[in-house]
Formats: sequence, C-alpha cells, structure tokens
Amino acid sequence: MRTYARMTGLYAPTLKEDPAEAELASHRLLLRAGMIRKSASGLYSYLPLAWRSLMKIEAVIRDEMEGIGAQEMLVPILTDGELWRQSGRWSAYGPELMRLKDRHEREFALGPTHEESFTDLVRNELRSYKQLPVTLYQIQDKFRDELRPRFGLMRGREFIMKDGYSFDADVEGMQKSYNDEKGAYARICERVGLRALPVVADSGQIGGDTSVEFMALADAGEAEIVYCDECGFAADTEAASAPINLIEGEEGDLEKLSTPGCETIADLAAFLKAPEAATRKALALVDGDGKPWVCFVPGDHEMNDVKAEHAFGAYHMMSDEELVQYGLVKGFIGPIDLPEGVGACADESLRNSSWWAIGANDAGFHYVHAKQGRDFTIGRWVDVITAKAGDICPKCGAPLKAARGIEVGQVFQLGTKYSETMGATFADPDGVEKPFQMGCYGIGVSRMLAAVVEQHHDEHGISFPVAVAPYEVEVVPLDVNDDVVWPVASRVAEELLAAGVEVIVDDRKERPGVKFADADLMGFPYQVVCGKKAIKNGNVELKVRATGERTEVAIDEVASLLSARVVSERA
RNA sequence: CGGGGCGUAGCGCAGCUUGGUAGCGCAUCUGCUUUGGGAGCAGAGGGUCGCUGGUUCGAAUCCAGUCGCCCCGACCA
Repeated sequence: MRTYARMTGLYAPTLKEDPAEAELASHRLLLRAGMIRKSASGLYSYLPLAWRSLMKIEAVIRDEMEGIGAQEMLVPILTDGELWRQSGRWSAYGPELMRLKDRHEREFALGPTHEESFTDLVRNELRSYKQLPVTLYQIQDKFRDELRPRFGLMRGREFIMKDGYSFDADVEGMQKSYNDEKGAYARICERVGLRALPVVADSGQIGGDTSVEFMALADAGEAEIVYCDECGFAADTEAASAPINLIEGEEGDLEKLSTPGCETIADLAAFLKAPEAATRKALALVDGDGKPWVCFVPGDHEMNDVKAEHAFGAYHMMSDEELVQYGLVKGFIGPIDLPEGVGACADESLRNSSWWAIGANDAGFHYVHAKQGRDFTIGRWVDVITAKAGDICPKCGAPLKAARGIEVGQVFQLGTKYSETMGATFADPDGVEKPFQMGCYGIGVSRMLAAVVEQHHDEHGISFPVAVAPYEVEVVPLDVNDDVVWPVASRVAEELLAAGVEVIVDDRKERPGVKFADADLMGFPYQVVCGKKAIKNGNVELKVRATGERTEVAIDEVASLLSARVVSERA
C-alpha cells in the first residue's frame, strides 16, 4: 500500500552553514536545502527535492502548451554541425557553442537552442499551407559553454529549457502563434508564483523582428528594466526608447565661461548650480567604419552599449590618445568649433532642445546659452541613451520606474530568418514555394526554479508557493518515540495522503529545533506540528511558512482543512 | 580575455609572514543525559594540505609551473 514520504528516506543533505561559493539567495538556499549540488563550474545535479519542483514547473508548462495547441516532442541534444553551417551559426554562435567530433571526425554541437534542428525536421515533412500552422516544443537539457557561469542555476552551462518553434504560412499567422505563446508564458509565470513582466527586448543572437522577454522581478537579476505602473509598459533598458524629462539650459547670448577643472558633468552642474539634466554630455567615439564622432546626450543619461552598436556599428570609445589625435579636449568637448573631420551627432532626446550648457572645445571653458540652430547644428540624430527611472512612459506618459529582472523566458518572431537560409519552404495556395514564417519561444526551466526561490525566501530559507513546492505539507512529529505523538502524526499524514495532498513526515529522531530549521529551509508551504501540548487538547499546530502564522487546529479537521487550502493554491 | 581572491577532513575555516611532520567549529560514529527553534558531557573515526617539479637534513609553509574554483568586467537565447 502506498504510504507517505519520510524524511529518513529522503536524499536531501542540508547544510547548516552557507557554502562559500554561493552569493545569491537562490544559489545559497538551493545548496543548503540539499536540492542541488555542483558537479563542475556551471554544472549542477538536481537532487530529489529540486527535481520534484522542476517537474511541477514542467507540468505547468505542458498544461499551458497543450492549451494553445503546441505539441511536445524531443530532438537529440547532439546536433549535426552541418545544420549549423547551413544557418550560418556554426561561425556566428561563437565559443558558446560546445562543439565535438565523433569517431568518424564528423562535427557535432551540443544543442544550445534548436532552431536548426526543428527547421530541418519540418522542411521535409511540411509541404503544404494546408498543414500549417504547427507549433512544436520540447523540454530538454541545453548546453552553452558560458564565458562565466555564475549564480548557481541562474546561469549554468547545462540547464533545462523548454524551447518551442512555430511554423506559419504568413506573417499574420506567425503573429497569432506568437501572441498565443506570449499569453501562455504570462500564465505560466503567474501559475508558478512568479511576479514577472513581459518586457520589450533586444532580439540578440537569434535575430528577427519582435521579441519580448519575461522578467521575474528580483534584485539579483542580471537585466535592468524600466516599467510603468500605470499602463504596464515595460522594456529592457537596452531596448527602451522613452522620452525623457528634458531640462533646458538658460536662455541668453552665447557666453564662454571659464570652468577650470570641470571635466565631468557633476563638476559642471555644481559649477553652474544647475541640475545635471540641464547640461549636455559629449561622448567621443570611433564608429565601425573608422569615422570619428562626438555624440551628445543629456547630462543625466548614459549611453547604452547595445543601442550605440545599432547606431555606430562596431564602435569604440576614444582613448585619451585618440582624443588628442582628433584634436578633442577631454572634458570640454562641444558642438561649437569642433575639429575638422569629427562628426557631430546627438541623441534624439535633444532634437528639440534649444539651449545647451556644453564644452567649448577649449581646455577649461564651457559655453552656456548655446542655442541649437543659432550657434551650432547637429548633423545626425541617433537613439543611444539608456532609459532610467523618471523617464516618461512612451505609452501613457507616466513616470517610469526601474527594476532588475531575471529573464525566465523569451518569445521571438523570427520571420523567415531560418526558413530562408535553410531552404524550409511550403507550397502556398497558388503552388508557389514560400519560406515558413517562424516564431521561437524559450523558458529556462531550471532558471525559473532559481527565480522562484529569489522571490520566495526569507532569512530562514525558502518559502515555496504550493504550485512548485517539492511537498505541499510537512508533518512534524516533535517526538517520534512518543506513543501519543507519533500515532497522531502518522494518522494526519495518512489522511492528507488519502486526500491527495503531497505530504512528507519528518520521522527523524532529531530535536524539534533541527526539524523546524530544516522545514523552514526546505520551504514546505505548510507544516503540521504534532506536539504533546496541543494533542492533549485534541489539536495539532498548523504553521504557514510564508507568513509564519501558527494556529491550533483539531486533529480531526486538519487534513480536510489543509487539503482544501492546498488544492485551491495549486497551479 | 583583463582585474581581484581562494584551493588544508563531508561543510565552514585557522596554520603559511619567520620551514620542524596538521588544528578549530559544524557534521559523522558510540555511550549516557536531554527533547517546542540547529542540545550537553565523555569518547572515536576521518586529511595524498589541488597537482607537478625545485630549494632544503626537513615543505601545508619558500620558489617555479600547472589545474580547478569564486567575485568584478567584457560577453550572453
């Protein structure tokens, strides 16, 4: 007969002390709770508790995928090098693609993502528009030879990913598939207990037109985002184009001021007794074609590397030597009297800004009341600044807020990027061969577990939402040898089990303190503490992990009460 | 790849400067006591001091090389 799980039979070696290698809460706690163990840099074993949580996350994903008609399947982890050459990514992907050869010297790569594999699969089988659309997905280990694996499950080299690919006949179809997937992703995040935002993203390596990242909000996140409380707009700071609160410089006749030592915006703003936003910052760079530029941005904003690359190609900031070479004076660069050959451009946010406080291209001098159109002109407008808190929501005009996020999922409209290069076509109603309109969709399953822990923990340990908890309830008999306590604990556990609740009993011959500490560390959402005192009154104690709230509940009622509660909180 | 740090018992660390044959806490095992928030006492087991070479009568310690790990940066679906 089926019986409840017991701690004595559980492989979950907990650690009393923090492992030296772990900084992040999720990394530290997953190690301490006996859920993961490192095997090598960026490579982790998932122990039984972690695996149960991962299976629950996967179950939610599968349910949502089924809901939008996506079909689960599996392709090999080992991928044919030839396919990567066809798509051009054998060289484009870089050293992150883990390559190897078989005994016949044939080249393979461990799959980091599977656009090629799926495109290859369907190009031979999907021949007609009548067979479309099709969305396929898999949940599988992925391998990326990361430059610097870190933060435990957050950025591993081998990790579990759900990756899906949609094939449509036209753009409208692709957009529908994409939107279905996007909706499913939002629901998945919600169901596993993640506060996440769909964020407009740079489309990065995979390419294509439109992309949204699902960012789980957490200070530990590697990504920086801005978002709007009013309308829900959110964007990666690397992709956001938001209007800013522009502050104009003072009006007046052009005036050259002696500003000795004012080499930074902070110096200048202090000297002028003006906000940094009222000054203009000059950045000197050399673009991908080797042409020198000075790019002006609002004094209180930074240039963003990713956006700058879109504007200038493979640019670099000028070194001190290059500044001298092009006749520029570090700290005092401005648009008036720019040296010959150096182009002047500015961020879009300055297009309508008339009055500038800016360097004079003369060591120790700045101009104030410099008027665009009167005293200087800008030849080129670019979008290069990093959005930040306080900028204006492009959708509704409310002030944006800044946050950090963990990217747990991303959806892309790929268009024909892969279908074209790989010759994946179908016949349209007129008999014309056309490339598939594709979308691709990824969720970092193991990263999602880490993100859940980041959002649900306290100083005692993990506090799992029911939806992803390894067990929903832990029964804690304070003394397993006591002939009153143990039978009660055992009975409660049996009843919970019978009610379909995932229950584990801490049947170890440990002191109460040890059991409480481990229970809190492992993060089971509910603890049923069975001790003599309460039992004397016919009760057991119910503790809610997330709130710390404890109440006494009648022994006879605890199972039905808990099962109702747990069922309502399941994903 | 640049910068910083670390490899000594299962985990966390000391010892290294100034060489003399390895120690502390936790964990583990045994016994007794204890039993509502990581127990106490007594005892026990466990270490090629990352690896290789060198210096030396003698190396965890000094020197050279090498491997691995962590943090910051660059990079990144």
